[in-house]
Amino acid sequence: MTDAPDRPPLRVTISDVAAAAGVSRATATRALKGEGRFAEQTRARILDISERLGYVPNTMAAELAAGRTGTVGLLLRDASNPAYGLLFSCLQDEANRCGLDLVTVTIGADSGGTKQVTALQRLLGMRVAGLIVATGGVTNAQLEPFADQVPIIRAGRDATGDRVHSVAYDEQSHGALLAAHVHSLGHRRVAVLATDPAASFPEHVRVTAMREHLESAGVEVTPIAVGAGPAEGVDAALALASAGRVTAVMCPSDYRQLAVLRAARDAGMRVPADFSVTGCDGILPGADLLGLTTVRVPVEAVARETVAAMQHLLDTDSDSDDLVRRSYAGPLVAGTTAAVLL
Amino acid sequence: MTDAPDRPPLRVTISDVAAAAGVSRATATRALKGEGRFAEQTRARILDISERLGYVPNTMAAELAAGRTGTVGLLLRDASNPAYGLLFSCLQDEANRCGLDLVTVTIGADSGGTKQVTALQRLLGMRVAGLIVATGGVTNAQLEPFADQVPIIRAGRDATGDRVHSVAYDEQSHGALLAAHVHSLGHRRVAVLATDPAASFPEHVRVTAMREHLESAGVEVTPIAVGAGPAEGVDAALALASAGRVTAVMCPSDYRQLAVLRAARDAGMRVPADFSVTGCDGILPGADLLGLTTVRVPVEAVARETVAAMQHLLDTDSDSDDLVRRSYAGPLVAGTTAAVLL
DNA sequence: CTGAAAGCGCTAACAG
DNA sequence: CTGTTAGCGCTTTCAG
Repeated sequence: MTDAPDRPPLRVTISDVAAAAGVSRATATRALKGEGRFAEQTRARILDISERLGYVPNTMAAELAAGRTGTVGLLLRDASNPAYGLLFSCLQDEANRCGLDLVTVTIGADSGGTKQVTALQRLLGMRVAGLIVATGGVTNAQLEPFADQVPIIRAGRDATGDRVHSVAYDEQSHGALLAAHVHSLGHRRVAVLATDPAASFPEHVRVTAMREHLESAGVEVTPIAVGAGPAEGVDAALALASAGRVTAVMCPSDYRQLAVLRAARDAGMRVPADFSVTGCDGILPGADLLGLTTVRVPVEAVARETVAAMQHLLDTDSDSDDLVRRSYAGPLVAGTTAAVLL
Repeated sequence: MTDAPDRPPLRVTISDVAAAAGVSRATATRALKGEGRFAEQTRARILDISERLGYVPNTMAAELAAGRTGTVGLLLRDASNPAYGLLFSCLQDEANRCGLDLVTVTIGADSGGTKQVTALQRLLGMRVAGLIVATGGVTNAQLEPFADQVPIIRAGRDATGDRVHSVAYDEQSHGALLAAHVHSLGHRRVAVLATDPAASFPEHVRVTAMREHLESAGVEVTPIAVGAGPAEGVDAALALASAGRVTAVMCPSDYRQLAVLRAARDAGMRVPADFSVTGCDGILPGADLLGLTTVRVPVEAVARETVAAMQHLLDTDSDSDDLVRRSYAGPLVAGTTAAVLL
């Protein structure tokens, strides 16, 4: 034996605590969680001992034995994007305001679909009580099979089918809001960065709404097809603008708006003097200083409602038939990157 | 083949799979994880059945039985701050590049110290194989007691003592780098937003380094004591600048730099014409467009080394005596908010 | 190659 | 009020 005899065992179990206190494991359990009946004095002693021993209850064993889990899982997208980072943060805040324990598993943005499934499995394997999905990387079809084992809520984007709940951003309104603004500024020839639905579905929805709104208002729209790369289509947009073919460039995200702004600066073009630009998100710290014209996505509201809905679903004994399907639109932020057409 | 006769049981266990395949649980286990010896044919059948049944292994039971955990816990700070969001993201990427499973627990920025401990307990309760701590909210003293049960690495800031490892930002260099830049620009009267160590220790370290460097170079430093609020001290700084008492304002974070920039704009003062401003972080998307003068914190390097170190600690059988204690400095980003003094 | 049996650490009825 | 007795779902020797 090379170990010091008086150092507490590497892993203190409830048996150790019970033994040291001269009671049975059951009593220790009850005292530790303050449930059931027990003598206040025994309890104090047990609490004291457990603390002295550095006892940390083994969650796995506890939940396995109890047959239920006190945590809800959060499947998250890459948090380097401030919009997701904020959503994450708000979700977490809401959750521990409501007394829900959240465990998060993320999948890097670059990973293929397989990784996302792995992450899903990991959460389900933990037998979480509920699941919040805040990533587009996992499809509704992949979620569907588990929807009757555990309540699943998609946060930030719509779900399809009738088993997976959702509390989403109203991206359609966002697109329309932006389009209305640009139109009201007098622009009649507009370029739109049209994201491929496979690259980013939310962006696609925004763009579609923009185009529809614009076109129905008689604006001439020039779509520029783009994929996931944030700088894609920027050159094309700039070319159109410098040729005078369009007076505004609408981007489906603030990241792309930044890219356009950057390119414009490098090309010596002035915004909004030479052409107007819009984006979408409004989360970037410093967006105000840049004067970004955008829509401020209602992260807080979505986070709040997601957690509230989860709590409701968890409380409701059986899966009642109310499918949660809400959506929220954020306000337009009229910045200085889009101006009245002279 | 008979399509699922009924809906599969709410919770498919390995016994269900074994029964359906006409084998014992032990065989099912082995086949599922491809370890041990078994007939390739049995295996195929078991795999097939488990898939058809929608079997998801119960992680808690598995790890409880196996006595070991395959996941490392990540204790995270509020991710609404892009710097932490990016660290989170990079850590996650690194981890699943290295085949480590990460589960994350976060504590809202507003929560008191109690919540942080709860989160710690939750992770320890899961019996994670290792722990990465990326928040200042939990002290070294709180970590210390668990350090010989599980390897603990602090990411982003220094650890003290000799049990907790750390892979940190070299905030001292960051401060010095910035100070040297401001000095080289010719500034000789500088205001510094001096963060209280209790509000943010990293900021405090940066500031201290700035002051030391500046003062030893003969620069007249005017410290402005600030707490956690991002806008604190901004008015005082502006007053000093507009009175001509200082020619530059150094902030210990880009958030504060933004606040100063905002205030300057509102007050009709121009940066850098009227006075120079610096920050620190360099993570903000769009920092380049704003021309922020800052240091780009080496998030990627820290994430990489943290995960590498964790992997090493996990592989090393016993706790060898090598305490990981590394730190990295990022490059200066000379923006347009700080200019040569005319 | 596969089955039987013994737990992992904890909780949840029941008895005492 | 407290101890006893079964397991939770899975892994893992150790026989067969």
